[in-house]
Amino acid sequence: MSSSAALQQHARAKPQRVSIRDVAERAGVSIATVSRALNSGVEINPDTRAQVVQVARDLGYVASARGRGLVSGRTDSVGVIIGREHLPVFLNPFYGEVLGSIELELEARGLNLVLTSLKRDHQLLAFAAAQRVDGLLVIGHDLPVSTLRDMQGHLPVVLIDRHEEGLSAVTSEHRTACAQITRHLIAQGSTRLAFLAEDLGNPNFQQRFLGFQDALKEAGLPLRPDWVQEASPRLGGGYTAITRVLEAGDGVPDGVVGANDPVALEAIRALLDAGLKVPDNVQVVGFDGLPSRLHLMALTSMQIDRQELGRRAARLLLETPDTPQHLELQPHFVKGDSSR
Amino acid sequence: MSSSAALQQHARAKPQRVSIRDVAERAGVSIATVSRALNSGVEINPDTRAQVVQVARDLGYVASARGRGLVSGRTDSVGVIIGREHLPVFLNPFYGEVLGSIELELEARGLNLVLTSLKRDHQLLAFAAAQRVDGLLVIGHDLPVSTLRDMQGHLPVVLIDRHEEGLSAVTSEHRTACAQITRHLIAQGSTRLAFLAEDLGNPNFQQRFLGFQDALKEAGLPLRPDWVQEASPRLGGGYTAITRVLEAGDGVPDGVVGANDPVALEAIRALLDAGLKVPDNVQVVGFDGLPSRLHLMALTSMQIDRQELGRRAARLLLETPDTPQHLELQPHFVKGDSSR
DNA sequence: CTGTTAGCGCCTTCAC
DNA sequence: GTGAAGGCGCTAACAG
Repeated sequence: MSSSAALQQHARAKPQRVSIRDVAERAGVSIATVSRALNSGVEINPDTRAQVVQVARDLGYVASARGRGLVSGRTDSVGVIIGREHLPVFLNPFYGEVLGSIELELEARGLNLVLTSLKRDHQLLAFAAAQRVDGLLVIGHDLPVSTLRDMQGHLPVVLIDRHEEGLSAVTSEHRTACAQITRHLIAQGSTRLAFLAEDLGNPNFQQRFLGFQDALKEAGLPLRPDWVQEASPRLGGGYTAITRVLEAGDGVPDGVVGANDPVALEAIRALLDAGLKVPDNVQVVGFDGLPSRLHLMALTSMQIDRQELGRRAARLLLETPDTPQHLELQPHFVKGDSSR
Repeated sequence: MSSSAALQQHARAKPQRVSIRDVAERAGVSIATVSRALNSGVEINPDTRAQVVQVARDLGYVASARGRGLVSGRTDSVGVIIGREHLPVFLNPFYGEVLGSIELELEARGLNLVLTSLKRDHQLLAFAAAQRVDGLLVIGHDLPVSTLRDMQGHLPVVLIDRHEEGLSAVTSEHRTACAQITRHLIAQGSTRLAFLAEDLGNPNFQQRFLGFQDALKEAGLPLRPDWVQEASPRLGGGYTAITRVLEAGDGVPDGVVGANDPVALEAIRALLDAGLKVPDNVQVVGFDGLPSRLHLMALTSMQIDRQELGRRAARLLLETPDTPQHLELQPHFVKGDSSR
């Protein structure tokens, strides 16, 4: 921490902030009156109030969040934790949009947003225990349940995109949604289907995979083990994953389900590079429904309302912090140019 | 604020947090000793310390950030303000990456990140005055200089991607960089050049436009007014902008400079839709150098080191909060598939 | 080395 | 309707 010493010194060195005492003195009243006048709770002589308000404005007085927090027991801020698995967080706009809608909800209530994505378990615990925030929104899967529960011992917690017993959560439905989009591929003539997921250990992706299998089964189509590929970034993502499918020796699939949009887009790039046409030779679909303005092509996908995800989570946290609830949102089908 | 009443109640209703007094009592020492033992500053009997540390651990004690902040005068957190012009902030990964590198710097020093992008001027002032953070990092251009200066009266401020007299800033060089990439187009045979920018009023884009003109002038090429188009999202972005160029009646450009990558990519989409080939018929370049994995094509662009932008800004804030400094980073040329 | 005491800035009883 | 006083949780200065 030595290198932030300068900033800390600065804080001390700053010319005295104007405190409630300064206002009181200048207005010729007690600090209690200033507090009352400004926080407009109790009844108070309108003239006195006007006077105090005026002086406060002149002096540029704003109550210290620290002092106020100490007595109120609140911080007026909410923490948002984004799992490290999503780093760099903002390369996938998914969580960025969730974050944006959360901020909207908080700001509307005068609450501040404390963002963190790098803390380890014990740091998160300390963060929660130090009461830096009044509540916590947790996005992503890489925290142990035990840590989540421990944190909930300190303050209200709402999970986003993940569900655990006894904790509030807002999630999307994955299984039937993925079955739905797989059926679309099948209805449009695909019979040789591949499935790619960033991480097959992720419960959400597992659900999507189950949905994929449901649709295959319904249609009496085979599940080819070689055509289920992990597309983690460290393995080269969707590009390498689909390349492995092509090289598996089973021929070329005519339908690809990417467990999320980035993977599907990377796969499309690889297919095009391999001289195939999308969607003519191979149809490809994704999952998430990211905005496609800049993308390779408009993807057929299951769109998740990311705004709603953040909004509902924030409201759960703010309005019913003590009642564990689970909301599940249903994604909806969006037809793009990557399928017929 | 009525709707966040629940969360606030919750905070009060929680079972008593364990305070320094609890630890002191249980350990049979005074609260001062607990403080000393835990903050490991002064000399203290190792046994006493061990004992206190043990009790603190048993009780799950973590010093309240509020109480500590009140006496230290610090908050151990830094605010990051992202201009509203960039909303939805995270659809352009540019600022997301800056934010990521800022978080890295802060986290390494045990500082928290308070994010805000929706506050209006007076709310920002109040935020700064309430001393919710020890310093401020400001990304973007839509705040009046006066507001910035007022905020600096309360705490150290560092601007990112913008420079104002008397305030610390980390920016990128735009003019010669844009001239450089325009020269590239010209060197590769383009003579009929168009320029598209999200917002021609933005000083950074203006500098890029100047660089574009510098390069034209050097090469003795004309600047066609109709081929300089605003590509703001509300006007339909780069897609509509280049469409207006095509419809201007001056024929088809053979080179397009987008003032940032998204605009260039949108333009490429429109050009392809119009039956043109990129880069064969028209070369297109962008500016920013965003990761292109999912994009329409790998863009030739001037890459800005976004990590460095955030990192340097954070360090300026943390290490020399009282010395206004201006750092300018030089973007570097990256060849993609959108130019020859 | 450790305990006592005095605030940090504010809100909130409790008197007046 | 307003002032005085206490205390939120903690650190730091001062005794011992």
